[in-house]
Amino acid sequence: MRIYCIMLSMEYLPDPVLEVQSEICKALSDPKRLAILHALREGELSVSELASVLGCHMPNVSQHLSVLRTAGLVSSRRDGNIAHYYLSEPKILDACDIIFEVVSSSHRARAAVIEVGGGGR
Amino acid sequence: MRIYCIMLSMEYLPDPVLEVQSEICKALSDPKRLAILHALREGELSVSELASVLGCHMPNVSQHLSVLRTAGLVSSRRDGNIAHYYLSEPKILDACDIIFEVVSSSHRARAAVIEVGGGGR
DNA sequence: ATAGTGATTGCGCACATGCGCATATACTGT
DNA sequence: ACAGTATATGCGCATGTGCGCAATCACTAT
Repeated sequence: MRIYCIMLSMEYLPDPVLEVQSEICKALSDPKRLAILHALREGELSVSELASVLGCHMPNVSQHLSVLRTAGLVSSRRDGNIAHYYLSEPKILDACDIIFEVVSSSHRARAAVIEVGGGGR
Repeated sequence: MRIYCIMLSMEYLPDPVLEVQSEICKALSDPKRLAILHALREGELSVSELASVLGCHMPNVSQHLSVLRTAGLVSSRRDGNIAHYYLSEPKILDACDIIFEVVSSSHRARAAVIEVGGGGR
């Protein structure tokens, strides 16, 4: 005889899933990492290209890429001594877009979208 | 004469938006907070109800709710000395659903969904 | 081989985060 | 007023995170 356990409590989603889900959100919870994902939306980029886009040092970018790779959001393809990174889960950007909508629709927008000067880097 | 600055770099999204966006993701980057949001999906709940759902102490829940409230994801309505919390941005759960899809569609699922025994609390 | 470039890794520091615990606040009922 | 319940807040500790810096690895080209 086999017992199948059906979740009847309000915590119907088991913890391990939320655990993994929170890992992904943790990977998304940094402005630079979000910028990396948005930059990769257009296509693959090398680490140094990403570094110049983000305006920070390469080791720093590499660490952020490592976080994203561990979360399974990006992958890399080596061509010579250049590592080309690309989105392994493009769908995740849909989630980012929704969050962006929430940000811009709520009062939190704070005229952040329209910034003349000082915004580019 | 007025100068309108159009972002031509690949970092077309200015930093402040990514900053706010990352704050929201940071609020989502904890299993308990995700569980709170999922529990509130059905309707509003008090802090003690959430505490029993999550199986942790009330001050802990209160702190997590404070994080979610600061991120603008939940709001509270006081009725007597009971605080009823509810989702102030239900749309954010759509983002969570997408992340859930990414989790379950990828190899990371790890049979986490089907867990007989030991999953309930 | 040797120098040079792209990328990764390890280290240390400042800072943030989650938690348990104790305490404080707010409201209810006797 | 006073005990009791429901939340919130402050404190301290263990742990995690982002960053700069230096060193290392991987590959290329002279």
